[in-house]
Amino acid sequence: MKRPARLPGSDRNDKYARIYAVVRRIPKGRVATYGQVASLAGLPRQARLAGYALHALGDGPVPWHRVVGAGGLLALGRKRPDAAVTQRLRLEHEGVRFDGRGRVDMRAYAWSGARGRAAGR
DNA sequence: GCAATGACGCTCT
DNA sequence: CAGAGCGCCATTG
Repeated sequence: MKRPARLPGSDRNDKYARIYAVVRRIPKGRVATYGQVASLAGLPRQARLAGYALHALGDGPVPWHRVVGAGGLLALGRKRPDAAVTQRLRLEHEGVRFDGRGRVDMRAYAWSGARGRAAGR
């Protein structure tokens, strides 16, 4: 499919919905980066939008805590340190280990985005 | 319609 | 390895 450039009807709702859909597909115990989610959502180069959507999401059925910044670094710590703590707690609760600097071990938890098969190698 | 900001990403120092 | 700066597109005022 060519990925409809612009779907009539909804605008941002549909765009955000895609991001939410991608985040929701992230398996437990795994994490994805904003760029990864944005790309899978059909918005390449728009990592900021992915985060923007998640921020607007606030509370919902979307495990936003599974979305981290590039390199496994918590992007929230930049301007929302309080939320970063919550995210870290939730990830640890799912079995994700953080290294001594509050970074996620992407080598082990980086989600490929592929369905079914995990990244592993 | 224009300007500023933003849960980011990558490169350079 | 760590820190800082610039660029990307979209949303909001």
